[in-house]
Amino acid sequence: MPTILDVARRAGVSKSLVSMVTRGEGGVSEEKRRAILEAIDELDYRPNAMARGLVQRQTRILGVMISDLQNPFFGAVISGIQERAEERGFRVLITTGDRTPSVEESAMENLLELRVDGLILASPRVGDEAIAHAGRSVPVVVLNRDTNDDSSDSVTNDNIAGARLAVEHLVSFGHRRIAFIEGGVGAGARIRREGYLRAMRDFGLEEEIVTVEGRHTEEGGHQGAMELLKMRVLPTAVFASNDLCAIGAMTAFEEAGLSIPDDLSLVGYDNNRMAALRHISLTTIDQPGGDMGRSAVERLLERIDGDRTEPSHDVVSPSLVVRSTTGPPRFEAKA
Amino acid sequence: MPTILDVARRAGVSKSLVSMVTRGEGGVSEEKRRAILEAIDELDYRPNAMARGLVQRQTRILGVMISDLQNPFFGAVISGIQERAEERGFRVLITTGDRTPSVEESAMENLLELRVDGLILASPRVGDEAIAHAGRSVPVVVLNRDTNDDSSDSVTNDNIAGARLAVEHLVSFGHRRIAFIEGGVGAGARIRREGYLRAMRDFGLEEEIVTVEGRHTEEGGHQGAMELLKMRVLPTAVFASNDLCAIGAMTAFEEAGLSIPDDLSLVGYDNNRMAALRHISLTTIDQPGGDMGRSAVERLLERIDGDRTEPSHDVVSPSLVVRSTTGPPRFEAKA
DNA sequence: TGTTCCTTTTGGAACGTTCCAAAATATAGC
DNA sequence: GCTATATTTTGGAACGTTCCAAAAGGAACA
Repeated sequence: MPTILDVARRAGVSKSLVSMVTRGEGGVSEEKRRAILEAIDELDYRPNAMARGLVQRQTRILGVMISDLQNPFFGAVISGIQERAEERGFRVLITTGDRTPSVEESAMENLLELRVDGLILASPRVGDEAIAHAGRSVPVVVLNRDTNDDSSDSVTNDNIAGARLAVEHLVSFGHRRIAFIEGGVGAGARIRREGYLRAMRDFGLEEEIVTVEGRHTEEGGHQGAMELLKMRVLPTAVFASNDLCAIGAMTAFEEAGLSIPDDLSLVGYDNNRMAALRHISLTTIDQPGGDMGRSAVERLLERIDGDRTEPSHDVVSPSLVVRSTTGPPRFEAKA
Repeated sequence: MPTILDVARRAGVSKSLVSMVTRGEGGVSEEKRRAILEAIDELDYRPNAMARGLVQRQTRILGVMISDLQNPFFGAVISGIQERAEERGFRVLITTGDRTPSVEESAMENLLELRVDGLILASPRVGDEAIAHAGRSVPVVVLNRDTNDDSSDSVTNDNIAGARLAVEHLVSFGHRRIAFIEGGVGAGARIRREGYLRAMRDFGLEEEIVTVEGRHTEEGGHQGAMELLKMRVLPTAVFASNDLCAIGAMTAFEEAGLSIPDDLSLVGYDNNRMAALRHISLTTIDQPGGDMGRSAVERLLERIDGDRTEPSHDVVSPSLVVRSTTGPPRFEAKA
C-alpha cells in the first residue's frame, strides 16, 4: 500500500507538499499540485487515517453505539446523526451491542480505543459506571436514558410525560384496568415504568396497576402478553414500553382470539415506522428520533469545540399519535 | 490522556512490558503484571488503536457499509456478521450510505482510510468501478449484488431463482397479469428484474409483462403501486422487488379500496421481520440474512488469512414463504 | 547588485504503539 | 562459585502522518 513518501517521490516533491495537498491546504503552486494529484491517482494512494489521527490527536469521527439495530426507531436516529455530523465535517462510525450489556461495553471500548472525538450512546443498557467511565475520556451524549450523574450530556424525550399521555388517552376512553409491559432495565425503560406508575396513581388507579416484563423486543412483548392472558381478570387496555413490544403483544392477543381495539386497547411508544404501517396502525407515543439524533450531535460538538463545559440535559416533548388500536372498553368500567 | 509511557513510569517498568501485558502476551512475572494492571486501572489507561494499528499494519477491524439502515432486513445481516466476527476475534465497524451512491462512496472511503482489514458491502448502490477500486486495496465481499468482475467476492441469494419462485407461485394460482415493482439500480434489484422477466417468458406470459419503479423503499413502493392503479387494466398480482416496497404498495392498494388477496395478490422479497408480522403477513421470498452475514465474514477471513486468492461467489437458495397476501385471481384468467 | 519581502518548499521531530535484538537476571548443573 | 541456559526485561527503530521553523526562490525596488 503506497504511502505519502511514494507519492512524493513519484511527483518529485517533498512529503510535506503532498500532505498539504491531501489536506486541502493552500499555498501550493498549480504545477506541483497537478503533479501530486496525478501521482496520487496513479498510485491509488489513500491517506492513512491512523497516522493522521495519531499526530493530530483528533479523528473527526463521532462514534455511535446503538443498543439494538433491529429496532427501526434507531434508523431514524442514525439518519439524524449522520446528517448533522456531515454538515459539521465529522464522520460517523457505528457499533452495536445486540441489547447485551457486555457486548455494548466492548462496542463502546472499541470506539474509545479508536479515539473517536465524541460518543453517542443510543438507549444503552450498560451500567451507569461504564458510561461515567467513558465520559471521563471523551464527550459523551446519552440518548433516551436519564443519566443521573453529570459525566455526560443527555438527550431524552420526556418519558414521564409520554407515559402519562398514553395512560391519559386510555383513561379518557373509560379504561381503568390498564396493564403495562415493561422494557427491562436500562434505556428509558425504567423511567417509562415510573411514568406509568405515577400516572396510574394520579388518576386514582393505583389498585389497577399490573406490570409484566417485555424486554423491549417483539418476542418479549409476546411473552409479556401471554402472561397477562393467564390472569383471571384481563386488563381492558395495555400500554407497552415500546412499539416492538406492543407489536409482539398485539400478535399474542390476536392469537388468543381477542380483537383489538374491541376487546382490548393497545398503546406503544416510539412511533417507529412499523407502527405507522397501515396494517399495524398502532396508537403510540411519538418521539422524534431524527431530531434527537441531530441534537445529540450538536451537544457533542459544543463539548468538542469547548464551547460548553456544563452538563446539558435536553428533553424533547413526546406526543400522542392516535391510530386504530385504541377505543372504549367493551364493558363499562365498574366506576 | 495517559499513554503507555505513563503507565510504565507509574508501574516502574519499561513500556515494552506494559505492551506485553495489554496484548496478553506471556512471559511477564506475576509481580510486574500486577503492578502494571494496577497502574492501568489507576490511570484509566486505554491503548491507542491508531498507534497500534500503525505499527502492526493491521487493525483486526471489519468494515461494513450498509446501504439502508432503515431496512430491517439488514438488522439480521449485521447480527450474523457481528456474531461470526466476534468468534474470530475481529471487531465490526458500520457505516451507512443512506441509499445514495455518493454518500455510500464516502462511507466506504472512511473505512478504507481507517485501514480496516476487510470490507463488507451490503447491497451497495455505488458503481462497479468504486467496488473494484476498493477491492484493489483490501479484501471486499459484496452482499446481494452480483458483481461481474472478480476484484471482490460475493455472497448473494439466487435472485433469478427467487424471482421465479414468486412468479411461479402466482401462476400456480392462475394469475397471468403479474406486474413487477422494481428496486432501482444496484443491489440485487437488477437481477430480480431479470429473473421476473425470464420467468414471465418461460411461463409464456411475455405479453403480460408490466414493470414500474419502486426504489426499494416503502415510499417508492407506494408510488409504484399508484402508477399501476392508473393503468386501464389492472394486474391481478404484483411482485415487488423487496418487502419494504411490497408493504408500501400494499398500503396504496388498500387505500384505493382493493382487498388483498381477493382483488390482488402481492409477493415481496427478503422476508424481513415486518413481513412476518401477523398484521402484514406478506407472502415473500426468504433470504437468510444472518447466514449471508456469517458467510461474508468467512469469505473475508479466508482472504485476510491468505487461505484463498481465487474469487468466490457464494449463492444461497431463497425459498418461498406463503402467507396471507396471495390467492387465486378474482376472475378466471382468460386462458 | 544588493536588500527586503513574499511565496513556495523542505527536512526533522513528534504522535503512541509494537517489534526485535540484546541486556539483565534467575536457575540449574557440576 | 562458575558456567551454561532459561527467563524476564529493556531501549531503540519503525509505522505514516502532520506540524513547524527554516531554507530556497522570485519579485520589487533602490
